[in-house]
Amino acid sequence: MTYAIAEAAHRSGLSIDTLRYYERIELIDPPARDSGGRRAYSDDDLNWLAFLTRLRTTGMPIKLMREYARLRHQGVASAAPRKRILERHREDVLARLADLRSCLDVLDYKIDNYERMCAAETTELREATA
Amino acid sequence: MTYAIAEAAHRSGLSIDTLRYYERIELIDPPARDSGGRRAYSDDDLNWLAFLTRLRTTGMPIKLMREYARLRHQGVASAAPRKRILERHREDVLARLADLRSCLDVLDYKIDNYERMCAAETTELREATA
DNA sequence: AGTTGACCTGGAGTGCACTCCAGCTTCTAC
DNA sequence: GTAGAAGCTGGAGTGCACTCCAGGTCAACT
Repeated sequence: MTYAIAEAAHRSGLSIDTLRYYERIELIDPPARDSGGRRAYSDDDLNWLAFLTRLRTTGMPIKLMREYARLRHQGVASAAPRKRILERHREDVLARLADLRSCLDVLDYKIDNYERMCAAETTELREATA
Repeated sequence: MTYAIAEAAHRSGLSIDTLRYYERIELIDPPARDSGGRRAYSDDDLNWLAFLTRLRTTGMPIKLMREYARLRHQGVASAAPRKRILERHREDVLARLADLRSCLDVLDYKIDNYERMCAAETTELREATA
């Protein structure tokens, strides 16, 4: 099964331009081409894209993704360094999760304050117009 | 208590340049100045900076922070719209937390795979050299 | 009085991750 | 056989959030 670029974009959640951009910067391998010279993405291509978008979602910079992609080409021999990249990245993600959660607490606290402020105001208003 | 810009930078975790930048774009009010025309940040200034950095950590774009800062100047009257901004942002943060967690699962899965790959390789090596 | 270091201003430059564009080709449908 | 949609290329442009710089001021120490 192969997919035209529009379909690949749709399935990966990336834009057509971004797919071509990722190819240019060697984040993905040039996909096969159909008889008319158009890109024909394979399921493997899409799987790799899906993984890349996860890395992106977790905030991995493109440079590091490229490094990872480069290692992938070396096959099994590069399993160890690839693992190291993912492990380090995992730590980053965990740290960010913790940060996010603690900021969320502050946000909740603030919202709660506004809640009370608005409630107080409403009460005042009711009393004033009573 | 007031703080020179270097101290304010240190305490807020922002760079000196970023502090001046935030002032230029009206994210923070111009702090007081000492006799020599140098910025003298107050505790209030630092508290506001601390909150801004939380918003930043949670990925709020500067534009929205500016909007929030603008509303703040209108005092109590703007409590409701400010609350709305924080509530919407809270939803964003929750969504990102969920995304991050699900991506983390994929990451864990991949790392686990590499774990097995490396273990298998080691075993092979041991067998080959035995 | 002179040197050093922190700070000042306005403006230019940077890095990242796309995003858009002009001008061209190729398939599909009528 | 022609119109329109989808895709192609190389290169330029965008938005965001800083970051850096030149050239100057000010205060404190020696």
